[in-house]
Amino acid sequence: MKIHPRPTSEAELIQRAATIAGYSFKAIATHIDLTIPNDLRREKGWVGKLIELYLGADAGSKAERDFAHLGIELKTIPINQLGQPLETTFVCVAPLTANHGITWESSHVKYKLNKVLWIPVEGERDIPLAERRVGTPILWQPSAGEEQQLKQDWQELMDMIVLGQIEQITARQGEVLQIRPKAANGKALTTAFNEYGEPIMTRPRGFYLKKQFTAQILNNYLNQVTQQN
DNA sequence: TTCTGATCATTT
DNA sequence: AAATGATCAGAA
Repeated sequence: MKIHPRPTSEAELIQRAATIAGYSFKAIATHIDLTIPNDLRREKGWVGKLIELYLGADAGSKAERDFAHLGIELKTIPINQLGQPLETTFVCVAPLTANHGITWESSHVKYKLNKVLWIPVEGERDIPLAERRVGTPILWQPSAGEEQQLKQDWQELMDMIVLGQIEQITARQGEVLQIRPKAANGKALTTAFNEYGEPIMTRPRGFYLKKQFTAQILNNYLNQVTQQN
């Protein structure tokens, strides 16, 4: 497995991402000498790792952005043939304890989403993994309106957590941001608090962007491109 | 067919 | 256990 050097500038990162647009996973995996699984059932993060390695993201599972020195978070997003997202997008773990005094401004969600390099990838399961292709990269920063939507959902969900209503939170809540389980399995437990302030054990949760929201991001980009022509 | 809740691999 | 990378798959 070959490791690429990390890009030294935003322009270099985008340039490098643009060079793999249109290429298959097989071509990229061959280039960095990474073996391709038959499917993603047992390696759900494989595509993310593939793109990370190629683009030279900071390796490992640190609680940092992928390109910390550039302030950029990398996200691959599986899309169908119409360019629509097939999955929600994980943002970060939801803080179930030690969350008093956290504001939207100081939240991990805002930090992570400050600047994102989206890499659309073909994700339909009838396409063999090796044949799926990478799309055009999109560097995104939330607009004022998008940030307002995120902030509103975040506030509503965090209020429930702080009030000890974690077990009442459902993925149906939130216009653009939702909370769902995020764990190795159902046996993984972490501490939270109930409505009486008593500690309880519950499944770890994560913040996810709903598909409708990421679809808008991708779509806005398409509109920009078509307006230039 | 869509979406929520569950799950997989790896590293620290 | 918690963080990284996410998608799977049964229920609705």
